Amino acid sequence: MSDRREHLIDTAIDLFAENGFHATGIDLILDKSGVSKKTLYRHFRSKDELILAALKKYDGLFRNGFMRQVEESAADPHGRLMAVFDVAEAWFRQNNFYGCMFINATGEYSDLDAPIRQVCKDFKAMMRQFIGDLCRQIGAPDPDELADEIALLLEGAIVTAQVSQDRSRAANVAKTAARALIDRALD
Amino acid sequence: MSDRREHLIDTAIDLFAENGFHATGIDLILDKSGVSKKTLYRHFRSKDELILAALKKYDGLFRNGFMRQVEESAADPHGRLMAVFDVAEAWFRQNNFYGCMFINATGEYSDLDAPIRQVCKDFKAMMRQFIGDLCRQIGAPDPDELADEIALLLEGAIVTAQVSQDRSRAANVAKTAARALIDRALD
DNA sequence: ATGAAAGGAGACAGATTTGTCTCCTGCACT
DNA sequence: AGTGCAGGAGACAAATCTGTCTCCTTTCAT
Repeated sequence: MSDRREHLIDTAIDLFAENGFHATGIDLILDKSGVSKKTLYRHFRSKDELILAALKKYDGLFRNGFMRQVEESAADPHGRLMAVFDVAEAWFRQNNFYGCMFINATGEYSDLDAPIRQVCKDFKAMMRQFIGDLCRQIGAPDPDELADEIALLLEGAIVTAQVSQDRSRAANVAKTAARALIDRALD
Repeated sequence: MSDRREHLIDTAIDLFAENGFHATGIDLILDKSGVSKKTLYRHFRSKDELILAALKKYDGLFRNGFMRQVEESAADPHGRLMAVFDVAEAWFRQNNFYGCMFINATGEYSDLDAPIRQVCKDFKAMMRQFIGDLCRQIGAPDPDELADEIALLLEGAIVTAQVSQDRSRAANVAKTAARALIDRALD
């Protein structure tokens, strides 16, 4: 039905990811998507609503893609925890990797109560829970603590890959550290 | 001598940190600082140059403040490595904590060759080296590997404190994990 | 087939952006 | 005293941004 709405959001995701939110003008999104301004404002009340829609759709896309890849990489929970960092490395290596969209969005919107911030927070909570489930499945005595630690390593790898541009080293370091923390937790 | 130049940069640092770079207009910086537009453009060729100057000054300020606090917290290298996360926690708790300015800047400027990106990269390399020196001092067999891991935890704690707004939990988790990684490395 | 809705193209308004320029004030140095 | 420069205030230009509106075309369902 509203094919254009989705295409608009997809284009917005790409441009927001690459150039940021404030720096990406409506007109550029319209030009790249071939959608008219009228159509944009029929579907969204404002640019902020488009940003919110883009973040929410990207949330779903990323989550599904990431989890699916992890689950396809290994069947056992321990292997899946390790696979998290392999999938992350593959993500970092993509030529259109511009860091985590939600971290970047948080940096541009400082109002804690902004809906945009809530979406970012929710995304991170979701990733944290995915890791937490795996930690529970490997029988860690304190799965929440271990999950927090592994989630921290993942976040650190993402920003390090982005800022320091080492791409694959960050993921490998995080993986090694995660393995050590898991071994210690299971010991 | 050029007192106004410094005051301008200090004001810019605060505003860029809180509201981001693209979202912060020149006029706002001028209003808040009480400096005139003419003076700004006598000292800086463009807004980008002001951003660069702000990042460079903040680099120095943060580096000195952070390292000094760490060194005042403990005399031995092991204690200082732990103190890194205590100082980080105090930083996160500040009411004007808006995440790492360099991570935020990186999110807004995707061009890898931009001078802004270089400053961000250099800052992270500097922090990484500070941690690396401490790892070498505690006699870690592979200080570079350990330093990478600890640096990852620190980065992860920064973004988690910012995005997930847990403030002090992130720092404590990172500290616990760092201690475990250090113990394992020294074993 | 026909009418309603969706969409394209783009003019337009109003605000805001960066950056330049002019005019004036005040201070410092000789 | 006089000269020169740093700076304040702000007008101004040119571009850009968001959001509205008009006019016309396409599409689709009954």
